[in-house]
Amino acid sequence: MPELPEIETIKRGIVNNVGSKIKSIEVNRLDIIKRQEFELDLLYNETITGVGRRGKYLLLTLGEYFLIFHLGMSGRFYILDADSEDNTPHIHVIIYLDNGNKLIYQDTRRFGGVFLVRDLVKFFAKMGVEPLTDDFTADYLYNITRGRKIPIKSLLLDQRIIAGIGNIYADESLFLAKIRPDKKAGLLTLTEAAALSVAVKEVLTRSIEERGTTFRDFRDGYNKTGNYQKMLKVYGRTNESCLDCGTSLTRRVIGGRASHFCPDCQK
DNA sequence: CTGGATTCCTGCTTGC
DNA sequence: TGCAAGCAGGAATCCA
Repeated sequence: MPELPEIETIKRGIVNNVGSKIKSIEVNRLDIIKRQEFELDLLYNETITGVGRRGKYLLLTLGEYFLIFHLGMSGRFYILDADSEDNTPHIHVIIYLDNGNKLIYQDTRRFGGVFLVRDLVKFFAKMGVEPLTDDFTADYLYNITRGRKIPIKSLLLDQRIIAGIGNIYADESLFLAKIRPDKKAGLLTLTEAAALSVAVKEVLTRSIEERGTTFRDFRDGYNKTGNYQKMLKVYGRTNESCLDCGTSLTRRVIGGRASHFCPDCQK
């Protein structure tokens, strides 16, 4: 499940293609384009002026145009030599560059999509704060949780509030902050909100350092796995021992999502 | 407005 | 052994 650290890892892996021009774009499935504010042909011969990330979205900037990718839960985005053969199933978009590379967008389950955007501000208008910026503070988290009855985990996953956290990092952050995922958001104290905001930053930062988590599907820009799965303390460790206290870890569906936590450490 | 359920999709895992 | 059912989940959408 590509979340913020995985998209950031991909972004860093493809940044060396900035400055090259798009020769052509091959779209194998039209319905993978979820939004189209301009014709794809307009990008031919345009230069990639930047690569970026907002939440879980990967951005290619081409002057005034933006080519945006969301990887859903099984999507991949990687670089190959333009003339190399790639028979991977479910390749939906191939971007041929004038530097001899091609960029591949592949997504088995097609929960992701491609967005051809001109009005970037409007496109991201409803997106929440970036958790690794100074906008994401204890006060912000505390204030936004007031009066909310949903589980704190559901709130962490709400992209309109915080951008980029998915199921894995929500569970890991809550464990680090010693807060149960099913605790009502409105019941968090300021101290807990502070611990959680710090924990989110810590977990995401460490994962980026480890080039993301490969639970099953994730690959970086060079189709290599990440390493953070080795550091996971609760996610996917149902019935294994808590690394802090030894108690058997619990798995429970919260807000429709499989959730993992320590029933002793997390209050 | 809030919160919960539903839907999309494919492939791996589970159980009979 | 083989096959069908179960499960996974980001985010839009719908409904109460």
